[in-house]
Amino acid sequence: MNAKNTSDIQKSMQIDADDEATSTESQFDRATEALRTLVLRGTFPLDVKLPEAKVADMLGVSRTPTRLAMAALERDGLLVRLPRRGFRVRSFSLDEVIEAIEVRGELEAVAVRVTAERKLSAVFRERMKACIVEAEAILKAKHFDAHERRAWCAMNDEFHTALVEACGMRPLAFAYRQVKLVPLAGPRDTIFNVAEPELLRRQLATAHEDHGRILRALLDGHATRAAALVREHAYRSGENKRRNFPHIEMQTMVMETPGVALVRLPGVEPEE
Amino acid sequence: MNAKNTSDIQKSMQIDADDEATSTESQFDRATEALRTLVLRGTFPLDVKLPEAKVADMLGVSRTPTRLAMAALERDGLLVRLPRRGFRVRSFSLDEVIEAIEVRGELEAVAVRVTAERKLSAVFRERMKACIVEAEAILKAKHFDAHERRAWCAMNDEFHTALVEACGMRPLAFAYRQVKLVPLAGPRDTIFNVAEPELLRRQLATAHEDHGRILRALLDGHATRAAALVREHAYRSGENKRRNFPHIEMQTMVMETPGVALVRLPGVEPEE
DNA sequence: TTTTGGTATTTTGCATGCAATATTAGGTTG
DNA sequence: CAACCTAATATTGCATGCAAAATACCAAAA
Repeated sequence: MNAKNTSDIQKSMQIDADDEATSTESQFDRATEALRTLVLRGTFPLDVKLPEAKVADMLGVSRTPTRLAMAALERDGLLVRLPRRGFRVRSFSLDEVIEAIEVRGELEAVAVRVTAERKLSAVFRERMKACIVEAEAILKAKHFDAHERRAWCAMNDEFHTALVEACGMRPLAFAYRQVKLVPLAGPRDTIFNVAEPELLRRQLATAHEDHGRILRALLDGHATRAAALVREHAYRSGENKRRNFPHIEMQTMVMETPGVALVRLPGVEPEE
Repeated sequence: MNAKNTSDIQKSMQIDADDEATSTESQFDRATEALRTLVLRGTFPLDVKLPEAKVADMLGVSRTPTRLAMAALERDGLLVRLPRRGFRVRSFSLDEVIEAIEVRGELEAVAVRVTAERKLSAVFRERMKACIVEAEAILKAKHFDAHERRAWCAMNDEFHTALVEACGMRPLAFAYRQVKLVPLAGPRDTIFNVAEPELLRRQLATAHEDHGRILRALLDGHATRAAALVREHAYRSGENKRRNFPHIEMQTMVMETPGVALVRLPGVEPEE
């Protein structure tokens, strides 16, 4: 049964990402990521109890690593623990998502201010430049198909991650990672409003311009300007999220943008 | 054995704080907090492997809740997981502590800006006023003995917590809680430089004044000023930490200010 | 029909045993 | 005496069994 379990999980992991160097990974690690993916994709009903035996079964591991995984996701804020009754999946309001993006922007702003006041190291400069080049390539495409969308998300995440890591403040990076755990709040969670192609293109183009300006401000050592640009960039991102979120074609987007499934439509409140 | 275990843990918990309403608490909860206390007090050597059987024995529970607790503390950043070799206690540089305080200050600054732009609710206004009254009482004392120090830490934590909670942004409060987990970085972790009484009094008096000014700026709706005051308050706190940290009389302070034991003296690096 | 009480079933939380891996000790050889 | 290999030991990670608590079920009474 052990063999079967392992293959089950590995299969489910292969669906979404990297399965390299699994030798150091424990069942717990795999179970955590597998469960995270399931939760973010909306596999479970929101705000109702999530029986741990069912999850263990689904993941194909025993209850021990499952419990570990659920505890981990609780600390990520995705699950809520009910004292003696297990866990439930937490839902998020769109407002909360946007607040998270605002906080994320503030942290990024601190990072760029600090970086600009010192000096941007060559490594990070190159990482960010590469992102900008990549973005230009993506924007040249006629349509934003799944491939382009995926590339954009990866590029955006990389740019913002570099932005934060460049300042070298461990506690800042730590907090940043936490804030990104709110569904849809990370730079990877772009919502592509395919219903309005010209709006979509404008949004992406603006973001691309922002990136360029931010990098230049960094290189010029304009700390305050860079911070302001980053704040505005985040604000725009929040606006876009509010605008684009209701227009999602669920079927496509739920698979493509993990976390969409956890966000309630405006006005809808959780029962309890 | 079960009865013995429980009493062991409860005893160790009683040392430091509240043991009310334990009925909903699990072994895991108690184990986590007990272990956190042990770690922060420097019970274990830094940066070397921490065998889980030893810990389980110490906490008086079996390895299952111990493992849960260690995983929890890993996510708090206090422990580091070595792939197939368990956990080790992480040490922190003083610089990292100060960076964490800076980030904390930035988050508080966002909170007060948002709060001031809206309006400070009566509940929080009263909470903060109460802190200020309390601080005045403490500052009247001739000496800052254990009792006063304890009261000051509680007051300070309460004030800063109220500051952040007042803005009502869940993701912000979440990030804030994370940053506070860095040893010595929280508002509760004041270091009292008893070797220099007049310096100590000046530091506390200044902090008290800061609090008053911050509250007034909030009430007046001066968002930018309030944010600036909070930033400066945090900066001062970092400065004080750097100044006071080397002067600690370890024996007293390690017990009184949890986390001191995890911070390396400037210049000392972890082996590995 | 709704409420109450009591029982059966499910589920959680924990301790433990076992297999796989890592660590240490001891001994052998260059 | 150091380097290396091998055997013994300790430790981790996981599955599982069991007791306690929570939940569901159902019947009887208001």
